[in-house]
Amino acid sequence: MLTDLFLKGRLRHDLDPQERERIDAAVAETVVLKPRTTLVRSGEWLENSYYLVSGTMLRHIDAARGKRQIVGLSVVGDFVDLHGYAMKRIDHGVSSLDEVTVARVPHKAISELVREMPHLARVLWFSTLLDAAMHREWIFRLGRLNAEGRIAQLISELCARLAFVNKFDGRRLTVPLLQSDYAEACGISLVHANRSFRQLKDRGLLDTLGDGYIEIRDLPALNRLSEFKPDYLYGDGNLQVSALVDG
Amino acid sequence: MLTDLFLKGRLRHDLDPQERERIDAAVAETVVLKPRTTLVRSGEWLENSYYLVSGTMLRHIDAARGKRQIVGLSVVGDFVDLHGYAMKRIDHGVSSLDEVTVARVPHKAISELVREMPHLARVLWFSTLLDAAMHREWIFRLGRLNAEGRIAQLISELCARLAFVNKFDGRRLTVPLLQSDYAEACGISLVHANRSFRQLKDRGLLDTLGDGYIEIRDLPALNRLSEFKPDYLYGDGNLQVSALVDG
DNA sequence: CGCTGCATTGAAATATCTCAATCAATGTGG
DNA sequence: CCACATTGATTGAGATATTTCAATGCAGCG
Repeated sequence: MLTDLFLKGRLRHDLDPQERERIDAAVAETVVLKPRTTLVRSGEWLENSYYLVSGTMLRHIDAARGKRQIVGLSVVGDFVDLHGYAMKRIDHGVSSLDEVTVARVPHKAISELVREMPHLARVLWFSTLLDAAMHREWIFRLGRLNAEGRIAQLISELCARLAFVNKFDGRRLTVPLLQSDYAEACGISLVHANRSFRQLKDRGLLDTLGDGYIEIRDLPALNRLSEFKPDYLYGDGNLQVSALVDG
Repeated sequence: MLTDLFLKGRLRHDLDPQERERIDAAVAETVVLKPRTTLVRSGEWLENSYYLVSGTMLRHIDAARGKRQIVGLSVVGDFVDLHGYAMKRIDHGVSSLDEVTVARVPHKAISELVREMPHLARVLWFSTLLDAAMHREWIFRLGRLNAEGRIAQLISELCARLAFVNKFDGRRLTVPLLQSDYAEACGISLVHANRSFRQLKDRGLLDTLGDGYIEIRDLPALNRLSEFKPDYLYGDGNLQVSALVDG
């Protein structure tokens, strides 16, 4: 089913079968994007939102003089631009990292879903709140950690999120983020990112395998170094959407 | 009316009179907090959310060794911890900056509101999406601007948001953010914040008046320096909640 | 007067950036 | 198979930005 992983990284329990069917039915088509392809451009008026069926996407703010800041990652199961449904315009671009498959869901269809299924409406709201919480982690990372810690935290977050959708085996990070991507996500230069990776390697926390792949050698140490708490945001079960249902 | 400015900085049109009445009725009590007082602590289980009737509040992540990162500001009219309604726990603390008045709204009451008034539910969702968009601006600021630019952008954002709730006269910023607050929000040291303020003064962009008050001398230049676009996020009218209603 | 909180300054230590190369792996055309 | 271009990773060295530590200034206030 297309929606097997729908919001899986964001809910702490499964959706109702009827809800899943409705969501599946709301998909107008699926689209395959080549790596490094832009799906949504900043400022565009939107009539669809896209659900990520496979692959990884980057969300980024582009600025003057080629400067680019990555503001978030989307993994399998995420609705990559759901906020575009409510905002109609989006303040940043969304691009594929590797080859991705996305499911197009027209806003009209979402409107029907949320009108007819209040519980699902809340689930969708909830999933956008998780984005905001992750953004706050990023703000913390950029404001308070040095280059090494920032990279460590990004890796920690990725491991936690991928583990949640069963895409992490505990060793190899299957997300081909290049060092230049880490640099753009962590607010540091490419050269400095490279040197920070060297430090992390020298400490025995990870190995780089080339082409953006990484082997994790000591995840707890990475979490510690980056003050990352894989706690209630990234799924130890405390955070239940059900809380929201009876709230 | 307590809700005169309810979400005013976040909506681009007024609420329906009936909606306002319901919101007003949902307020259990109002509470006055002294400056620098914590309203909500990170990790607490919540049964209420608070609407900010007057004053300014800080949202912050506290970390090891006294490190603190301010992750957002709340101004009059904002629902400071609405996401706590859906998440039940909050990933950061919320504290008053100056003396503030907040209106306590029990989550039970919010549940009724959103059940009975779907339009209002969407408005509330929308307002949390604006938080996320502002967070992304902060990520950009911390990742891509130097100390001077970061301070300039924070000031630019404040001016735009305060102007939107008619709390900015174009000259004096009435928010008593200390230089140490700017430092904690911009991810720089206090000393460096001070030096950056000196540069901004020397360029003729602003004056400091002591105790956290600032006189704006050249807002367009501040916007330019910080690549701040007071565009659709901060209220040029393009961003309509109405888009969300008929969507 | 002597606090206390905030702003300011100097000087040395670090972190990070920029520029400019080099290297290794891979793919492509002849 | 070789020559060459391309992409991503790596390194060195000097320039800049930022932090840290330690003082000082300055105002309000009991």
